[in-house]
Amino acid sequence: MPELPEVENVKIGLIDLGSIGQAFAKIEFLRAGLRTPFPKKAAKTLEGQSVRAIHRRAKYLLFETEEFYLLSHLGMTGSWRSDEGERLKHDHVIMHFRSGLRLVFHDPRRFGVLDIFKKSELTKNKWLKNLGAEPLEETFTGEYIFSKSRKVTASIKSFLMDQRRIVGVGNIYASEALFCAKIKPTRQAGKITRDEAGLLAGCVREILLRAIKAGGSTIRDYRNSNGDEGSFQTQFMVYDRAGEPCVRCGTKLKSKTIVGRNTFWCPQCQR
DNA sequence: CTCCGATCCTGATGGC
DNA sequence: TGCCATCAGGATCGGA
Repeated sequence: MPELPEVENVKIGLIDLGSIGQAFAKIEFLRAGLRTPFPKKAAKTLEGQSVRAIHRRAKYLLFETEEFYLLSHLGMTGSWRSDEGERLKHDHVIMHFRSGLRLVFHDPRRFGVLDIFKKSELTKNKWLKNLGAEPLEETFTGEYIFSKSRKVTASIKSFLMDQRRIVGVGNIYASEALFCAKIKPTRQAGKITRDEAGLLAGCVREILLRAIKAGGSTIRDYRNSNGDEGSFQTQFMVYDRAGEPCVRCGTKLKSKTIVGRNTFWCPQCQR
């Protein structure tokens, strides 16, 4: 479900719900874990700590307290919502705050992750330590893409989705950014020119920013924490549009599986 | 080391 | 209507 724009909107939604300043009463776990076991012991030490800020790093949400970070990854189908009382199938975690606010983590496919660690361990944390550049930060440039890709024989599509190189770009935005940059997704990453890398960096940033503004993309079940759907899916140029005419040139859009993920492009515009 | 397929899990969808 | 295969916004693991 969630790539960078969706996670960014979940973060905004959680802040809108009034999470900042809230003191933890307890964290209730409704099963043993998701992709990994829940940090039940650490959750006890979190009690009494207050949420100072909520950050996004890559596709991870970070709830910052005085001494800890609580890390949440949404996997494919994870979502946070304010608990209005009804218990849904696939609700797995409930954060109880002293004010009475409760946040519920819901995740049918259970690919999500929850972790808690000391603030001093931020750079050592197993989920965060190998992450690449944030595409919305200054360090992410055409030169960064160019230099990091020189020895890569895999496709530019898989390069874009590799979180050790660039974070936050998933299957939708990889196809959209490559269309924007007029680069065929099957191209070998190491053979992208310096000019193309520059174009691609700008496209990744532009697509992600536009998607954030649109509230993310809702294809099936994505909702931000206010229950709102995103609308960027109405602006897709290629994703999920195989067989339809290219908006730029009218050529029939193609699709095929690249490293296990369905990929969409215009065979005429993208080279 | 790099690359890619298999894998985790549930639910929606489409073909027969 | 029912059954089965396929696919889905992610990321890790292990074999080649």
